Amino acid sequence: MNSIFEKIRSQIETAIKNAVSAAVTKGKLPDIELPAIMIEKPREEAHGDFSTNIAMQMARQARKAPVQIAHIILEEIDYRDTYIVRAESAGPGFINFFLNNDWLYEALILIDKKKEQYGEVDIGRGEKVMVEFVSANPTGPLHMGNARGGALGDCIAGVLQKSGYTVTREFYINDAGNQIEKFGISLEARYLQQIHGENNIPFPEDGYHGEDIIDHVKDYIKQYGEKLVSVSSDERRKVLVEYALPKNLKCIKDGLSRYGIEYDVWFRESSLYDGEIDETIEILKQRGYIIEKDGAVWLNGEKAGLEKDEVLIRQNGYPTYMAADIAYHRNKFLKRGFSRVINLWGADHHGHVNRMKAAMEAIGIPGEKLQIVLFQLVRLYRGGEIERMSKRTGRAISLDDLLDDVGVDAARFFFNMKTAGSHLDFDLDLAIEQSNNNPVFYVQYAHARICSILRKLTEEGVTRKAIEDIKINLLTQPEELALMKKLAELPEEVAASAETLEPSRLTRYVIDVASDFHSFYNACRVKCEDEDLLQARLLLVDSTRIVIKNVLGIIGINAPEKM
RNA sequence: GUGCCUGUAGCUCAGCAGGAUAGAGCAACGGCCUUCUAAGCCGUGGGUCAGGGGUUCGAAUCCCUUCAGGCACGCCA
Repeated sequence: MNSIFEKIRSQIETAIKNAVSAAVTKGKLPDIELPAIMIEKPREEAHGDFSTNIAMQMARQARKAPVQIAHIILEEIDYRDTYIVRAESAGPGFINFFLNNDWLYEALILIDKKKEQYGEVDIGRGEKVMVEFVSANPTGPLHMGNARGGALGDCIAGVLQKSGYTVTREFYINDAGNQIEKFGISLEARYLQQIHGENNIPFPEDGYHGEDIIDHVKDYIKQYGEKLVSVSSDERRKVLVEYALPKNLKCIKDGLSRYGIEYDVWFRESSLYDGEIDETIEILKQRGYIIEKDGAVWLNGEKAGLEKDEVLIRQNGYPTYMAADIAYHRNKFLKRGFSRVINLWGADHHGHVNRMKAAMEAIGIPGEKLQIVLFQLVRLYRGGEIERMSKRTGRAISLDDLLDDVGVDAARFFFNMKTAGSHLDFDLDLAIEQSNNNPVFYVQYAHARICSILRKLTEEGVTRKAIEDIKINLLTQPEELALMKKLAELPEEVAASAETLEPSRLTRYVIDVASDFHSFYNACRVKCEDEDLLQARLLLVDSTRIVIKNVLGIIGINAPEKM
């Protein structure tokens, strides 16, 4: 049993089931199939620690008023040997349960026992899951979209790991196909412009206009001179791409590494061109999903359940991005045996979601095994104004610029504060503000404060006793109870984050923990006269420290011991 | 035009396998430091859950519709 909550839920569930069947035996209730018992935490304290709406759910089938059913259940309910001390019906038919504090004390014991493993759950049972994220084109620097996708993807992966999944973090390198072609053309044009003058060489309309392309060719010329003028265009592009691509890739790797992201696999799109794309097309053909028209190879949209047909192999014989992507996902599922694949995409790719799911079905893989987390793009604010360009370089703000400005902790924290689907306004001023306005500092401060208390007590020669010797039940103040209750929630917060693929709820959770701690800190002194109480509070703050540290670890930010 | 996403307090956002009086932070206002870090705490005010229908004992949550904003509809990725 990982979570005290599981234990409580199962106690309540059992009590209700037994009560219902007792009532049925006595003829008080008709023998109907019991709906799934939902147990929730009421918002209002007066409504108990836990409540269930089972009486209301049974009402229709049982042909009795909810309140009446609730009363019948309460007549029969037996909660000896549980945490429950009182149960009562309320409102339209809720049954509210009031617990004694033992479960909170047990939560502290559990935290003390599991330490840095506290919060881990095993809903994944080792299932092999891949999280593919960022996968930025290696044709330029990382931008804000990549920054958000990176923070989200890394945290989703982290949360899944803590939930018992075997997780692989993967970056898909788009080092083939059209965009590399365009990259080459762009580099070539800039190269020739450097040598023959900007006005004498046209720059292609659909090329990459970024300054970084010019930087690359300048660097190249500095190092190798103008010898590419005399070779063929094909050769020129090839050499320039081979020069610039690894540099870009290194930039991406370094940037992400600085951001705290380490991948297990860097997968090259080009590796699919050795046959896997052809194999994939062949399978689609055998399964009857291919049509040929206008000199190209198409995925049959009607058969696949899509609005229109999609080109897979162009007239010129080159596969499209989609063809490569289908082959890539076939590789993930069939060649490497992932049973679930999670991709993080910017919202501008949402049109691709159904296409890919349909394509998976077409090659015989259930579409729901591919999960796409779409995230909305980011707007940066500074001084209340939208910020588009870096003041320093005059270019679009890159991940590196962001990290220079606000640091890794603030960036990762902010990107994980809101759900992926929400538009995100990133306030650059707030992120570097050292005040209670800034939630990153608020949480880190709570951790540092605890460490300071522990440090001070250690200096004064106070050491914590073994857990068995601590009278935890001295913790009875409202602020102590609220804090313990919050700490007890971690395992199920982790599980819920994993199930919904929304790590942002953990970020909000840890803000709550910090808040409950600060309230406790103001209401209760750890260093107090009563030796036993001191020991109990020492355990409580140390447990709080562990919880904050564990969550910050998942989000991937520091838990400073001093501030 | 078609499809997808979003719309909740002044601002930024939670809540949305239907449940009790819709929450938090910030901003505003008023308090709290001779005691473990005031980067903190306590309190007050603030809402037509975009509008309108419908389903239900019960709707911010589900369905329909209108409006507003964003995005996608390429032999781009």
